[in-house]
Amino acid sequence: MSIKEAGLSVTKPRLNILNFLNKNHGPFCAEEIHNNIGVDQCDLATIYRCLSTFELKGLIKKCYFGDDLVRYEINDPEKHHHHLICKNCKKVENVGSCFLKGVDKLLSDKGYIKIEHNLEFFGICPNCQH
Amino acid sequence: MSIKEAGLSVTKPRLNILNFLNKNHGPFCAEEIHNNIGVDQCDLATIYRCLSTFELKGLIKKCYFGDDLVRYEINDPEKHHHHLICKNCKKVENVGSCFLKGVDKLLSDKGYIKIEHNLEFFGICPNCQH
DNA sequence: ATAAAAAATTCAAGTCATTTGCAAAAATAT
DNA sequence: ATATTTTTGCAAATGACTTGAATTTTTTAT
Repeated sequence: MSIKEAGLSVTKPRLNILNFLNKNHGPFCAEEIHNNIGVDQCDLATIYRCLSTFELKGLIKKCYFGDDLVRYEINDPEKHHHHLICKNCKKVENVGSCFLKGVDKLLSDKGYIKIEHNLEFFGICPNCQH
Repeated sequence: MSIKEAGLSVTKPRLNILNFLNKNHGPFCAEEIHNNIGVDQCDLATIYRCLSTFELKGLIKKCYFGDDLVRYEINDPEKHHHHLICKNCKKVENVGSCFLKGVDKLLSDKGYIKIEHNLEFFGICPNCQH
């Protein structure tokens, strides 16, 4: 989906941000995006505002890696995947959804050790469906 | 594991916190714990410090629900489970690990709708294993 | 195109969960 | 008990993120 298709005004900061996310792998936090597109290109507050707006429109999605940073990546439902993050160097690898048959085996095959995962489900419970 | 077994000094705030977590279901954030054991019982900073220490010692574990709060619950490896959080009322239900065969079905059987999950893996990658 | 209207950006100040420095108090070791 | 170590309380700091309001840019209407 493009910025215009999302019903948003097309601005330089927005083009820069989407462009950066489209070309680079791994979810990024606001500051990383800011640094990468150039801190002189726009204010950090603009990055935050653009990211919220993009997420609201479904252009990008949030990722939580268990630290105090919110990260974002392009939202492509066709390419659903999970993440494998090194606890040490924070490197991010994508993991396909085939993991359901033997999660830890798959990951240890990749050479990782001390594998953990964080899995939380979200939904609307019966009481809240009106 | 007890506070003493973890090699820590036994103090009132620590006993209060562990006691609260042992008796109540659902991960709790620092402020919830503080309110529940009584704000006059100790400083909020003490709660934060105790929780970090407990986690380091493996007495409790962190949970991330995708907001900006860190929650904790007793770490009992025998009772490994995941969480199902209502997006609306934030109610937390435990989900056993049987979910691997048909995640969404299981959850919709419980009457939930708009089910999503957040799954991230953590490990030490080959490069970081020395 | 051009002007008016709408939306986005900037900058500064404000939040809010969490952290930290340091002196005082409590717990543990001797 | 007394010394040593650890923990706590309080206040101040941090750091990611948000927000208010004036200005600039983009869009819409002419």
